Amino acid sequence: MGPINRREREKEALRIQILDAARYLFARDGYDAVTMRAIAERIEYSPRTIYLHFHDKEDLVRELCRHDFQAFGSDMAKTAKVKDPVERIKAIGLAYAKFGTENRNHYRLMFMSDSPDYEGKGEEDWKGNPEVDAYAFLLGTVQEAIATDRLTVTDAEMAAQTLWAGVHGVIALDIAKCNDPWVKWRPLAKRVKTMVDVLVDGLLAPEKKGH
Amino acid sequence: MGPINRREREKEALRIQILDAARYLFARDGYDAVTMRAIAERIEYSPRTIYLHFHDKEDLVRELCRHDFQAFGSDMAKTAKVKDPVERIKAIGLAYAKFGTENRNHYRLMFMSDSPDYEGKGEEDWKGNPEVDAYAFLLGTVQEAIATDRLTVTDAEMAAQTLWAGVHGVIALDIAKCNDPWVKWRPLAKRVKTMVDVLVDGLLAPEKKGH
DNA sequence: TTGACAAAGTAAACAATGTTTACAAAATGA
DNA sequence: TCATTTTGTAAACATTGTTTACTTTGTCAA
Repeated sequence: MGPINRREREKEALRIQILDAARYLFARDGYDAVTMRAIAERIEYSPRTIYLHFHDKEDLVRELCRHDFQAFGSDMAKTAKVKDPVERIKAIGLAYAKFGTENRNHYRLMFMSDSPDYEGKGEEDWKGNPEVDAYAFLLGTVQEAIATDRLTVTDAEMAAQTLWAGVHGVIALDIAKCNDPWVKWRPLAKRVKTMVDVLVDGLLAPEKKGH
Repeated sequence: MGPINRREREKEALRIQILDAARYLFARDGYDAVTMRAIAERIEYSPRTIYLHFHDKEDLVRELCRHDFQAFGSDMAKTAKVKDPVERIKAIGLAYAKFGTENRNHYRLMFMSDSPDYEGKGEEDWKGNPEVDAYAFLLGTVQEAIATDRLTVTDAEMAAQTLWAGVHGVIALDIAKCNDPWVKWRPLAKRVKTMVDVLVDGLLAPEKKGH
């Protein structure tokens, strides 16, 4: 336990200070409000110091979100305890929406902004990414449901993508449009529940022919 | 037809030149790529000149999109020719998705970015906005469908918001995530069609009880 | 103890952005 | 012809992310 350890601890502490300041600004005011100078001011260091701990702003924000991403993945995974695959699909949808509702700015960054460029990156770069795991988990659940002959849609990827898109639509639209005055918005929680129920009913329903 | 008219025409021509340059950059590279300097360079004027025609960048982009917004509204309205309200709901969904697909950057601005602040603005400020009209049109169609006893959901606003959110989800997710490599994306058109069918089936289906 | 060295930090600058100020040129019309 | 209005520009300002060049500070071997 020499001074090197102390310095390492101090360095780690400052890193956490930076992240805390950034998190505060990010959660309160969104991505654009997180200026390097604003963070620096909050922690009373010069802007340059941040760059000793993070390569650039994107790096910082990615780090900032990692914790909440983990929470996202673990929220999704918790629904595994629901045995019936159709009910589990609903549970996943609700858990997904809950995350989006409670982490609006994170959600915006994860699912409403351009993805980082995966061009030329191998699997190792996104394996273990909770986003990936969550999709894989949903996909597996849909496959289970199909295996029990409960869905009329037999393309599991298609069904999973439809479920994802539907719930995403509710959250994303709320984030972008909740202040539009010409729509009599129903409560968000009800919209989520309706979406999940309608989608699952639609996937379960005997196919309507002749359209 | 004195010189005043000529000057007015010249001014209008330059305004259009600015819009054309901006439209080109916007459609090709998105909002952030439309820098005032880039536009100025394209039309070979100084940046300041743009401000003689538009109050600021937001004003310019709003003007830039107005034409395509009209197209949006008219695309939606065209589906009025479909007589059966349930079929019309589907037609609206497809037309909506078509617009989003063919005007990705416009769509992003309209539905995936923060709305302009309507705080304190009265109806006159958003009446005639195609967005508003389109929602009202969808809502009316849903009400028709409910009136013919075809839907199990009897809250028209709720049904309309669910339909909107579902199709929005497909488009928005595609815009933000189409390059994610871990999802075997089905073709966009098929995802749209599946979403519309599943939603309508779900809204038509006899309600599943006991969930 | 001291002096070299590495780590941590800063001030100032750079480049890009939207926007404005202060000025010049040009067209208009009395 | 000449004052006025319109149209335009160059240069600057303020804000961003980021970097360069420098200073300070702590560590530790000689």
